[in-house]
Formats: sequence, structure tokens, C-alpha cells
Amino acid sequence: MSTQEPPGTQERLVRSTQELLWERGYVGTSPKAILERAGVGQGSMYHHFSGKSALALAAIRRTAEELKQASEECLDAPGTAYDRVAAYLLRERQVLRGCPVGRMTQDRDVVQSAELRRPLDEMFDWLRERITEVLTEGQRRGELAAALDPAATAATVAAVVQGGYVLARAADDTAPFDAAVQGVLALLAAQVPAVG
Amino acid sequence: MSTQEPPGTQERLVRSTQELLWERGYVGTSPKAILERAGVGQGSMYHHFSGKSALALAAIRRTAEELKQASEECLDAPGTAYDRVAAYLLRERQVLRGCPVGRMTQDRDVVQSAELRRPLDEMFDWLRERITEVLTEGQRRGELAAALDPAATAATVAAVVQGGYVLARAADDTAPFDAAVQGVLALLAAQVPAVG
DNA sequence: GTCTATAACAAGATAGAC
DNA sequence: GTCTATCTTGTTATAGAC
Repeated sequence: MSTQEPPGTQERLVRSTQELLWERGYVGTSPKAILERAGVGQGSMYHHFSGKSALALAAIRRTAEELKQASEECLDAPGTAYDRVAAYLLRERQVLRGCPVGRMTQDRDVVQSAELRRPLDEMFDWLRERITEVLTEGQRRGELAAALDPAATAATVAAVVQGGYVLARAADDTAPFDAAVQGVLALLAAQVPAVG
Repeated sequence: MSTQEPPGTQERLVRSTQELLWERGYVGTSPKAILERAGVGQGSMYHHFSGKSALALAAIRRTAEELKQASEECLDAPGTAYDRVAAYLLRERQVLRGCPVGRMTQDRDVVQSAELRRPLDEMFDWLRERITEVLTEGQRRGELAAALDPAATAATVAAVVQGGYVLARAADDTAPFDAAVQGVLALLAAQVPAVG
């Protein structure tokens, strides 16, 4: 397992598609560009996949799964609920590139296809649910005010990250992302009962 | 002023482009689609505008200006700082269509063009600045805790809206948007000093 | 499995008539 | 100012050789 064989043709196609979907979106990504980046001919692509949308589906599923695992590493860490949510909010990101999953929600062809949208839906649904669990657990332990609504707050946390990307890309500067994260962290810190 | 003459060719072109950019983004919008929606021939478009990007620039500027005015109506209203920010967060939106300005930040060709990105930058910069002013004013009046960081909180508020759109479109459901808004409103309400 | 050739159509812009 | 060709290039897919 995980012996480092060089990736096969199919694998290279999926990885190239992941990169291009992140950079250019679904509409902006042509099969030709995928083939050039993967270094394979057109015949190979249509042998392994029925077309652009099938390849995009494989790539989107992969990207969503990778993002889920990276997020779970932060949210599953030891520490208080605040610490774990802070770890998620502060995890290393390529902010100006935007979110590889969130980006897809702005693509008409993706959102209008039930199949292509499903991985996005599942990923964000899982994320909100997982943050809700962490916050609920924090309340049980007395780390967070009982008045806090875990589900609503979880949606806020997820939205701050996705919206932070938008503000940062508009400004061509990561500062608005960092400010938005600091803002929600400060609001959340105020929900932590004072010690003693 | 504002006598209801039917819109001229140039005006129809700009409005059609605004609609299409919102629906399909820059890459997904073809001159042909614009012409068909505006009901004019190709010659008219290239007479009034040098090409697709010039027309997009006019449309983006218009959309940003319209959104700025709609936001200002909420933030300029009478009431406490909390009320005014709440009015902005709760203002009527076509959530599943996404933000017509924020949407553009996911378009490679837009973000990479200094000219096309500028209206987005100015709009969001103004928005954060304006919310910062409202929050600062609230602090001066004793309506909000002095410990609150107005600029960071303003970025959070703007990000929640933009991120809410992303979550809602992923879910094909406005619920995550509403939850994110309710979450940040509750966190903000906790910053309002108790009366008496 | 992988390649090149080719087809059918759309994008984006230009030319020139009216 | 507006219209209809026309041009060049790119997109997406298929065909058939190797």
C-alpha cells in the first residue's frame, strides 16, 4: 500500500482535472487543457471516461474527500471546542486561490447537475454537522455558554471561511480573510465562560 | 429626469450583460448570448463597446454600484448599530442565485484583470468600511461592548453573507444561509450590554 | 490502451453593405 | 447606428489506425 509507483494515466487525468477545476472552474476547463497538463492524448481520456463531466465528477469527489479529511484533522484534535474550531479556522490555506470545493458552487453547469453538485452538498453538510458536534460537546463540558445555538454557529463558522475567500480574492489580498476569521474567533471567545 | 423612455441599445446591452454575468459568470457568457438577450445585432455591440471585456466592465461597475446603494439603505437606517447590521444581514436576497458581485471573484479572467477586479475591490472595501463605521458608532453610544474589534467584526459580517451564498448554493437550499446569518446575529447580540 | 485525424459546432472579432 | 456575412480559433466528441 502507498508504495510510490508513478501515477497511471487515469490518475494523472483526475489530478490534472482537480487542478484545472480549482484554477478555472468547470466552464473554463477544456478537455484539451486537461490532456496537455496530464501529458496524454485525447484517445486515453475518452477510453477511461465518457467525457468532460464524468472526469469532472471523479475530480470533484476526490477534492471534496481530501478537504473533508484535512478539516477532520483540525476538528478531531484534542483541546477545547474553541481550540478545535480555531484550528479549523486558522489552518493553512492558499487563500487567494479560493476554496477548491466552494469554487464549484459558482459554476452553473455544476450546480444544475444533481450528480456534480452532490459531492459539494455532502462535504459542506458534513462540515456543518461536524462543527455542530464539536460546539455541542463544548457546551456539555461547560466550555461554551449554554445559550449558544450550535447548528447556527457552525453555519456561521463555515460561511466565514467561504466568504473570507471571496473578500480576499476581490481585494487580491489575504487580509480580509484573516480579519473575518479573527472577528468570528473573538465573538466565539466571548462565549467561553470566564474561569474562576 | 427618470422619465420612462424605453432603454436604448447601449442600455439594453449593459443590462443583458449584468444578467448573464450573474447567471453564468464572465467565462460562461458569450457575446452571442448577450446580443440575443438584448435583441440587437452584433454590429451594434461592437459599435458601442470595443468587445466583451469592455461591456463586462460597464456591467460590473453598474452591478457593484447598485449593490452598494442597496446596502447603504440598510446601514444608513435609523436604530442601534445592531439593528442596522441586522437589517443588512436580513435584507431580501435571491440567495440561490448568489451574489452578483461576489460571484465575479470566482472568475479567473475577472480577478486577473486589474480593471475588471477594481469595482469588486472597491465595493467590498466600501462595505467593510461602512459596517466598521456603524459598529464604531455603536460602541461610542454604549450599544456595543468596548472590547469588540469593529474592523474584524465588519469583515466577519461581510464574509458570512458571501459564504452563506456558497453554502446555500451547494445545498440548493437557502437554509444554510439563514442559519449562518442567525448565528452571527446571536454572537453579535451577546456584545450588546444588558439594559439596566 | 494510446495515438492522430477529423468533424460539427460555438466563441470572439472584423468587414462592409445599408 | 445597425445589420448580415465572413474569418480564425477553440471546444467537445468520434473514427479508426497502431
